[in-house]
Amino acid sequence: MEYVEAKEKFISTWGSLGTLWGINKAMAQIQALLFISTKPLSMEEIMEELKISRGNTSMNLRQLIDWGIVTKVLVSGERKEFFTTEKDVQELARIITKERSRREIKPVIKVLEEVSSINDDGTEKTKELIKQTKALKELTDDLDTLMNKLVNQKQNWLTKSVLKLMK
Amino acid sequence: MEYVEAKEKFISTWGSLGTLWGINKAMAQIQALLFISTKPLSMEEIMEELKISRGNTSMNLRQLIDWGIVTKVLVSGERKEFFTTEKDVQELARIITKERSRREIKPVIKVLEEVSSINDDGTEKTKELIKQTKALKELTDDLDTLMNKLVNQKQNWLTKSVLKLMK
DNA sequence: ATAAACTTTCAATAATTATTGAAAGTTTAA
DNA sequence: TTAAACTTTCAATAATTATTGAAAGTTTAT
Repeated sequence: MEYVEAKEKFISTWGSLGTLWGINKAMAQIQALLFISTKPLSMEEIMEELKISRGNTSMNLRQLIDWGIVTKVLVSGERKEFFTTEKDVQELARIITKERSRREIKPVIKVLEEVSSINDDGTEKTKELIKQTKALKELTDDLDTLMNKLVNQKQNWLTKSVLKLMK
Repeated sequence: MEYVEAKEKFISTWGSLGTLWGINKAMAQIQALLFISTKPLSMEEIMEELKISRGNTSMNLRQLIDWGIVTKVLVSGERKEFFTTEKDVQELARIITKERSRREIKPVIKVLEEVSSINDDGTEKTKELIKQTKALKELTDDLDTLMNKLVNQKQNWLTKSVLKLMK
């Protein structure tokens, strides 16, 4: 396998992984492309490489910027905008974990709290609903806390944590 | 909020969460319904409660069984089949983590390995592709290992792990 | 062996989600 | 100011994914 094939394989794999995880294909592919690029790319270059429209590129770049994964960079002497992604995988994992927690996990915890704190009318089904949603709430909360803890230990948090847990 | 409202809120929240994570709505809702049910349910009852068709119920139950989250149970004196889901949240998390690792993470690691081990022709872009996909491969591998470690510590692994990491 | 009770399959259709492209909007240089 | 260079917006359309329902398949009781 040589460069072009490897590059395409990486971009398309990353794209379908995104789809599987509720991130849209174009968004994941743009990030993948920037991730292996040696320099910031313009919208034109991204469109060209991925064969997607200007509108699509613009919208998905905006989302990536919203997530804090991609940033605009100014290239001196150039009028148009250029984009790069965070290149450090640990930092990338940090950003994604935090954003997912904020956008997805926290709201679910809130609903689980509401549901699990309804009035106990003494019936079996109400007791079961309360018990199970409470258990789910606690698990979700613990996992969220764990992930945030992991991710907030700077430098090599992952390796350190793995080692810690292996003891 | 009383029982029926709370139940519906739980089921629909769980359903949309599923969608967000690449699991389809009906599948997530069936699991949610079984999760708070005090007894195994028949296909008829599931269809009725969630207002979905027989075909849809059948297909999604099969998928849940494939995942190992739902099991058929025989109710004596009854001809039709009944279904329950794993009721213990920690066990549920174990099953889901293992299956996601097997179905999603491992195949990605394989691709990243292939891509990162292409021949280094000395060009900057090849070096970058190798470097970045290797870093991603290592991160993914570490995360996968960590999750599997976490999940394989029986009893209260999560709480224990959180406490360990807080030190 | 037959028929009733039940489940699965799958082509057709509906619902959802992503993508395009051209018009409108913005910024910069002269 | 104006016009060229660029980006954003969004209605229309395409692509994908989920759902239905009826026919085919299976199991069990008699």
